[in-house]
Amino acid sequence: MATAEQDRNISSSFAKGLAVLAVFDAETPSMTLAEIARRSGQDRATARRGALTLVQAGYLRQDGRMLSLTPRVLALAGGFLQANQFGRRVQPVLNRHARQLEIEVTLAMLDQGRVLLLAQSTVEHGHITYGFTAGSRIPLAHTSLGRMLLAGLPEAEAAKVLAATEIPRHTGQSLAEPEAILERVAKAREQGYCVTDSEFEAGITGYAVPVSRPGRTPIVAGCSAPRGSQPEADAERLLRGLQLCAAELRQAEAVDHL
Amino acid sequence: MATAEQDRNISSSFAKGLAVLAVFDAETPSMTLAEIARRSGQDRATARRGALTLVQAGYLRQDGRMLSLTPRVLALAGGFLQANQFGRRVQPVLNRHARQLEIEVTLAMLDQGRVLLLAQSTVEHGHITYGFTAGSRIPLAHTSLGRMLLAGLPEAEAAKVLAATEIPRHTGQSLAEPEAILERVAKAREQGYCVTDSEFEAGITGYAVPVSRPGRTPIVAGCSAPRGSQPEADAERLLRGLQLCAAELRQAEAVDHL
DNA sequence: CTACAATGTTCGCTTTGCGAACGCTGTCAA
DNA sequence: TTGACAGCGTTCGCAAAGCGAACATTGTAG
Repeated sequence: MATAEQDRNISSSFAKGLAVLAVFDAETPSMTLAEIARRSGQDRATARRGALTLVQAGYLRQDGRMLSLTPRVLALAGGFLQANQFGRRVQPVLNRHARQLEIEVTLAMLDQGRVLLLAQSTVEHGHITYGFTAGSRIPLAHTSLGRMLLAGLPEAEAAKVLAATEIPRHTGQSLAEPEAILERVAKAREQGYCVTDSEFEAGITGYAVPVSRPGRTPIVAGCSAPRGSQPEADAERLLRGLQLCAAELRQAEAVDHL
Repeated sequence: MATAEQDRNISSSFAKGLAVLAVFDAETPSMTLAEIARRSGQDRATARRGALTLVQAGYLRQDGRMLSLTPRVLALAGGFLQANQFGRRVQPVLNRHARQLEIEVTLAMLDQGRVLLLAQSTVEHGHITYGFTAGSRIPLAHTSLGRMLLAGLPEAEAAKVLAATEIPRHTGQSLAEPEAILERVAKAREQGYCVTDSEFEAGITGYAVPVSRPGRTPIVAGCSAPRGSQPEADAERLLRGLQLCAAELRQAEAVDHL
């Protein structure tokens, strides 16, 4: 029999079902069965069973032929957040620094070739809101968070991760060549911080610093703001604030075992 | 064969796997296989396959014999939060009112006999932090949020939900009798708000008001604070603030299709 | 050191769920 | 109007996936 070697310890039906759950993201909040099947690379019948099971378990809702996530998925994340004491150890620190800097501060890590936002402060101030929350995923190549995360990996691995990522063009200033991006990553690694300008959103500058200790799974903190009249002064002030925030998180051992 | 009727549209392996994922909550952040099996009511072998599949998919991490959630579960919640524009429509409103009231404001709904926190303001105030975040689940019977949620259900259904819930005793002042609790729920329904004192945490008073329109899935907003020197004045101020917050969320249609 | 209890892992037998095939619904051209 | 077609949701026979009793392994008490 030339059937592909199959691990008896893994439940393939379960894995396929999880893939169905995972296709729901920001771009496609509600989908038909056929769309789910296409996105998850499964047969329509398989996707259907997975989706119906999720409906029965209460994680999906069915409106006519459209399927969408229910709030119950939050409970899954809640388990993680409470287990790691995010509410006590992480969020208050982010909030305090955000208030002081008058800017939103975000904590992030790598996940499957994207930047996964772990937590975010929300300072109430007249500034723009990007609509991202904990659990949002943003591109790797053209954000300061993403490049700082890559800088936390060994050079070879960073290159590999980047190579496995598509590099879309968000703005006219987005770097297109992997080599150019890796150069910025190397620079970030040397400097211990990363600044990106207008590569993801035009006119917006992003700042990021490492939080995790070297060698560990990279975790970074960052923020972003419209480019002001004194770019250098802004950068210095914000990076200094982020460094303080990162140091405090490190000292509290808030992110050591992620 | 007298086997129980089995729906061919539902994947039982997938459902069992989901149950494994769902047992990870705040009280038990990391568990052994046997513990997972016990909690999910499954055979150890079945729980093992589910857990190993989750490890392979990156949702669980295995440290020796302990299993715990990885940050990837946040991405699942992120899909929901982004789809419903929580970052843009809900969070800023909560933050603004929280800042004004100088207290944390929480948005919540019912989920399986518990109160599921949907969002929480992240304001830097001098006060205590309870460590709850979006996705946290708290008891139904002895919190103002829970009682206000029950008040949003038809009376018969509220009684049914409460009957299906265990009523632990958190403090000496926790009401023990379902009838007494339902009385408070009825009062909350009449008044349009709910205040609870010292029934969940001693010395802490909780406040809640409805957000969803009558008849819809109940959604409520609430806050909690140590009992001050002027309970009536505090209550009036906070409830007024919560009502404004709720009205704003209603007008923005931020929570209509949950 | 032995007995015991509790946990993790294997493998034969049964059940589940895969996917080709089907029917249904909307769309376009003749 | 009618026919051909494309895309969708749903069914069912058969292969393979996974259930759980049994076994192996680890931890604990006497």
